[in-house]
Amino acid sequence: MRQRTSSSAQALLGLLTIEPMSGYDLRQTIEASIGHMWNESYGQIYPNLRRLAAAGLVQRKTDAKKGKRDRHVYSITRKGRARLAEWLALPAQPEVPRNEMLLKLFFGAQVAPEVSIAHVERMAEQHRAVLDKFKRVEREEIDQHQQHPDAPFWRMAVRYGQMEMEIHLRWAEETLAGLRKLAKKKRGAGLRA
Amino acid sequence: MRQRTSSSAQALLGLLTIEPMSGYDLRQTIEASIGHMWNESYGQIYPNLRRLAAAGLVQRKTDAKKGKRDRHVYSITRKGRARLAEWLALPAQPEVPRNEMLLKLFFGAQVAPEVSIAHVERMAEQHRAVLDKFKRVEREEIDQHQQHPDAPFWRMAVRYGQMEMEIHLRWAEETLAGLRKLAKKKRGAGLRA
DNA sequence: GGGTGCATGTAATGGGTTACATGATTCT
DNA sequence: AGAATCATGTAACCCATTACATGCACCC
Repeated sequence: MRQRTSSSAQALLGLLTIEPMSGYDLRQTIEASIGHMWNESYGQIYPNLRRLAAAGLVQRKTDAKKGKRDRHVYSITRKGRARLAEWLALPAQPEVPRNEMLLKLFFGAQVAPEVSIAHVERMAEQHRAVLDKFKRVEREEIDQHQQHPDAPFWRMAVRYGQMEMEIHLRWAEETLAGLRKLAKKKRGAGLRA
Repeated sequence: MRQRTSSSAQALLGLLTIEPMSGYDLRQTIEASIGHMWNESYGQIYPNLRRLAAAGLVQRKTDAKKGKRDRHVYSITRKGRARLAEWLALPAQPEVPRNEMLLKLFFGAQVAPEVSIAHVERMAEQHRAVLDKFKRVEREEIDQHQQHPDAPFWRMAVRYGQMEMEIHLRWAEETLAGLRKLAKKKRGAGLRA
């Protein structure tokens, strides 16, 4: 048997320990809270929920509201909790790095410095927005649930993201300064030529 | 027609601006230099080189050494350079986050604190090794080629990795302290119970 | 003789996103 | 009337890793 490398199903299982949710809710929760460390699309969520239900790791209840479309709410079973705990104990496999922005900067000598500057500026803008979101999440989602047993772990995870974004922004500043110096030098050389 | 979102081919094109290389060389170079920001397996490299050659973006030369197996050395063409420059100008698409270690920490309340501690320690160990590698790369690959037009960009990219690893290590320290405190508290509660 | 490194490639498999299909309700 | 949001799901496609196949040279 081949080892399953995917953690999509386990991520869903984990989220369902917080509270029972529908596929739609799961997507919403991911976007709002763990979007920066984990992503999951509907095309993964729905089939996985079906499989989890078939394996008895989650239980599906159909919430029929008159007029409205049926909602399928899933809750984790004891068996599901056990499976989750097993997976949690396994060492995490490291991410495969695929940072397109860095790669483009790496080949920056092939294009005008302005191109690289634009890449770094765009990235800084995005990361500034993400940092703001983290701060909001910490205030609104975590500080609100001080007594919740999950809260300390949520805070640690968010802190990771915050620190990372802050250092990226520092790097961006440094790098932009360097790139602008390079651009000036190049313009000077161009005029002299 | 559907737009190709993959940047694998362009990454190879970029590497071939440094010098002509074989598929094997490319893999080796990736591992040694840009492995932390980009990864590419043989299963991607060889088919992509074939396609690039068919499109006239690279040129293949067979290097037949007597006795030894043939080496296929690829060099980038002017057309290839033009294509690379086009791609470099395009905004980079952000990474899809999939940090399994963070995800597991996020669900840390479901398991003993020791499990989370082990995750963070393992990660710190790995990142310490990567940081060392970055420092080595900076010394051995970049400082050696001061006058190379690519050098400033290489340095910026490596610096990104260094800063990131350093901040992760700082986070790991902080987090381990927090986790150990949690573990102690939990043991205390367990004894009282 | 067997392991390791150089070297090229393909096939199987799996993982994941995007686009599509459907449809009700609510807001503008 | 039409856009946005809630809501569920499937199919097509693409991307990427892994395992496998092959084979020479060199060293122990």
